[in-house]
Amino acid sequence: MADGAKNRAAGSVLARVPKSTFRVHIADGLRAAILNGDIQPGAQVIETALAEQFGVSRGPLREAMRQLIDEGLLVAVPYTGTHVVDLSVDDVREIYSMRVTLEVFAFEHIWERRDEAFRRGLVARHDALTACIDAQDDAASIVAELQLHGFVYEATGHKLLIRTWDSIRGRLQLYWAAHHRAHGIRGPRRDGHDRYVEMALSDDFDALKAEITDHMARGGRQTEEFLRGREGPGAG
Amino acid sequence: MADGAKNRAAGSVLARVPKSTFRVHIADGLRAAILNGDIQPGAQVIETALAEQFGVSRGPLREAMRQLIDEGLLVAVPYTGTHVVDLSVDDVREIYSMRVTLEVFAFEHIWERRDEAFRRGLVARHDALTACIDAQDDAASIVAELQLHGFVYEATGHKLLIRTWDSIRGRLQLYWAAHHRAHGIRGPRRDGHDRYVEMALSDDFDALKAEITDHMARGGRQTEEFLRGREGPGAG
DNA sequence: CAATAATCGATTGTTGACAATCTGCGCTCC
DNA sequence: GGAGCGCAGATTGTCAACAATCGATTATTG
Repeated sequence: MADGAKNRAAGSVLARVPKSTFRVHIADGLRAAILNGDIQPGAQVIETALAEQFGVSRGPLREAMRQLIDEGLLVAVPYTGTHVVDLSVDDVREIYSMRVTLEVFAFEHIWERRDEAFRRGLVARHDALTACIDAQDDAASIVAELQLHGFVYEATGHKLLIRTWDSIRGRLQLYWAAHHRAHGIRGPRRDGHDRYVEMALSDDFDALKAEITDHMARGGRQTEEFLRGREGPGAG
Repeated sequence: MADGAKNRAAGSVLARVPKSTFRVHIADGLRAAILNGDIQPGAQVIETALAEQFGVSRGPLREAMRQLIDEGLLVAVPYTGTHVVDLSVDDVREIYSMRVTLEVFAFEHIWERRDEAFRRGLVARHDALTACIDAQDDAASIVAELQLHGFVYEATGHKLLIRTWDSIRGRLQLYWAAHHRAHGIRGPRRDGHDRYVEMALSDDFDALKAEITDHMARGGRQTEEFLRGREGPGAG
């Protein structure tokens, strides 16, 4: 999306933000509410109720909901209702298998262009994640881990890849948040990312590839253990 | 103009699919108009004009346009206007590079499960494509080629992968259609797909991988030759 | 004549009301 | 007492009017 075309509002952070439209603001708020667990997976989302809560009419709210449907966070049935997606075991397995492919693809793109800025950026985000884990701040660690991986995608400059990652990230975050609420501790273990970053900065691409595959496999195993009990909510 | 909603209640019984809503119908029609070239890349798309043309109000039309924006066919600037995307050289290069990754991933998934139904389906679609090429029906060959590749994605049963392919397919078709209108002959050469299908049914995965990479590289070269002259429309 | 401010047309963003459809519940009828 | 029918409530789909914003054109001023 071309949002940086004209950037003249450099310093004016006044009450009025003319470029902003209700749709994006509401989409952000609703997305946050879902990912935060205020609206739990499977729960129904009613337009009229939300519209009143947000203080807008149904028009912009509908468009925001459409966007979240496209992001895979909501699912709607015409004339009937809209619900927060409840991911099944297969859904999460798909997410993790896709992540292996996308992330290896990302590193293929930047492998020869891993300059000092990239290395520093990656280490900085790894340090931030480690700090969150050590502080046992699960909510923050979710965001930190997404930012670590997101940094890799951004570094490629591959707009289509970044767009694809965006479409997956929401669902991944939805699952992590649910996992966190159910288990208390989520689970990005420190040593796992230590190895990941080490390989990402090494000169052995095959080793990194193996590490990514293993990294996702571990995440996938956690997933299945977690979701087994609830047995096929059948989202999508 | 406003009688669209009232006409549907009359007469015909069986033909009506109750689940259908204006949004999807309009999205289909508008998408077809864009991919068909009735609305050319770079052209502005005005809500009020289209709404009248489709015989609906701006509400459903807006939602259909939002969907096409998400599919990457339109790009909108708040309060200003919406235009058909005009792909740049980099955009198309990204599409082709992404296709290599996704399609290899797809074959990884189905490699051990290529049963007789898959083989027959693939050959059937290849025959259909070949027929279109021999008949020099470029428009049909575009659809046929998309169906050939789409069949592979569908065979995986990987919903997330299929969804990702869907998000790319529209832009790919947009480019192919523009290429076709400009060059007359588009370019899915027969021998290229012969090799592709042969490898897809073989037992040599690495050979298929190489063929896919080469297949896309050829498409990419055509692209650059075609788009070079127009120099950076800078869509996105 | 050049630079800046005011204005106007065009387009999208937003709203509240109305219509169509689905789902669940009670009712009749056998 | 069970099966089918019809009604009512709830929810989404659709519409036409109104408001906000942008881009360009024109008027103004030094």
